[in-house]
Amino acid sequence: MKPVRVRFAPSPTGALHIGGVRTAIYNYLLAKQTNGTMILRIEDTDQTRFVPGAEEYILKALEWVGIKIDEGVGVGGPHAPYRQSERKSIYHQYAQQLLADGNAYYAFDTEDELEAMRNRLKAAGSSNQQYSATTRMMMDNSLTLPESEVQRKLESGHPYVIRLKVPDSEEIHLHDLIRGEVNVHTSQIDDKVLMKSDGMPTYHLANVVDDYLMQITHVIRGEEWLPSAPLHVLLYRFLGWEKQMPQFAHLPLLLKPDGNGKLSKRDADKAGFPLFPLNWIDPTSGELSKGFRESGYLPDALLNFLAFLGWNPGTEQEIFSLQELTAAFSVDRIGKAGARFDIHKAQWFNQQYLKNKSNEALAAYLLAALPPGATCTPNKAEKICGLLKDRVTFTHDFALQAQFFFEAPTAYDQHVVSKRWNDDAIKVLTAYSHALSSLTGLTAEVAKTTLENVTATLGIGTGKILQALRVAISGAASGPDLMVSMEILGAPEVAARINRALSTLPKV
RNA sequence: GGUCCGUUCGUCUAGGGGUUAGGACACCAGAUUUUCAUUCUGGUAACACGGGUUCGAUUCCCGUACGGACUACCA
Repeated sequence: MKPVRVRFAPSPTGALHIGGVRTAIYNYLLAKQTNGTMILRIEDTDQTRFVPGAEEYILKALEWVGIKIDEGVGVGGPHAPYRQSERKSIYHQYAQQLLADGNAYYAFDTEDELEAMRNRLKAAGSSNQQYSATTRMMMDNSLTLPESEVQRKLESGHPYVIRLKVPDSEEIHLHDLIRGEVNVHTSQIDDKVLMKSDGMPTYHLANVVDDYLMQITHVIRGEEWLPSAPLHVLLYRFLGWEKQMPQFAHLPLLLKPDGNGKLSKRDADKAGFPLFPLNWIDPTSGELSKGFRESGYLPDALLNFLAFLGWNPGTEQEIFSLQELTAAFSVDRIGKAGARFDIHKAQWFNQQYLKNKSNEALAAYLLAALPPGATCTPNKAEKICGLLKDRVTFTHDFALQAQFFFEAPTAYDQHVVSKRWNDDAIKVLTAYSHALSSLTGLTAEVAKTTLENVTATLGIGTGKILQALRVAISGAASGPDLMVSMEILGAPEVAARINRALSTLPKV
């Protein structure tokens, strides 16, 4: 396949939703696979929805997930600027062209007039209350007003918008890479506003102009754009760019985990899982939205999980590195139906990735979340992670489960104590602690043989007292391999903990 | 309401005119394990419905139902 030029074009209205991340991933995979270019364009034409910090968030989030931008906001490139608010004059120029060719017109209608028109049509029983071929001649625009009046209004600074003059009776054909042929009759398309009264373009104009100018070959975006895609086709035609029109691929939506509808922040909060890659604090409300990163997810696991929501390679392999995904990806294996978001699967991916990471890489997560005052050498951290890696689901589980390595237990599991803290246990542990105190180095092997020697001489089964030993050392009823745990703790610490349990725990 | 898009186990999905409809997650059971977890083995569980076409339809066609998106001077 020839190198593609694809773009990811979010608007900076808040944190980047996980669905947006998936869209970015698919774009990126196609770009990398074809040795093409991944472009980041910021669609900030709605000044009223601008949220400070959102753009930085988008950049950081993509970086964390592992998506590198080749061209665009943050890196620059031959088609700069890549922020639409900085390209106003460009859109203006093409709007003028459409006007000159009779494919667009000025409209002066106020909001009230538009409202009145819709109500009138509704009352008349019309199924379609749009500003369109059937209604435009009844409105206040350059098609109905004498030219002198139009000029007067424009010169006097009267607010206006520029609308597309959609042909009244025509079938628009569109080939979508995922859905095949899609046909829409122009009677269903309204005379969309192209330029707003504040001088900014709407998405429709800006998107088409930029995609053309930036030589985009494939538009991969969410399904919510499918209904307006025919409108975009019309724009390409009117602008004379039909031959350069990119290929479209409209992605299925991400659905809420239960019930129906598209995934929203409310659902995520309700089910207790994140919806954004990184933590996000809304600048106006101060409300915190949890990120996948802060919730203990690995970026490559999230990427893998997301890539599989709506796409699959057709084989039974599920764990894919970014490189493998790049090689295996293909647009025609993207499904058509919406995918329900199941956080269990994400957790499973995370667990798999955690297990496959090197102890060295994992140690960083443990070191970053040590209990206050605790110190730990990198070497020890790696050992602990190696011991724990089969038992964790999230990155923060390391610190959680490793806590007893850094803090002696302050409480003991009551259930184990009442069941296992008996005379036999006390006898064995007393002797074991004694044996340990004469040892210099302690390996898991030595810890084990030493214990077996003690139980053998006392004639007590080792298995009978292991739970008591564990509770003395960690306070908990369950945990990682005891012998290795003792090796990491060291003989003096183990002996001290046993002695302390011996002196604090009541005899049964 | 209108337009467009969609519908295989609870979930993500493979498949495709004749299959025991496959895998994964989740769930359940068993095995292993000093515990919990891991791991292993096994199990429950799906072609929305109705008409065609056909020797045969889950697969193709048409309807219906259900779901979703869109229907802004938001993207």
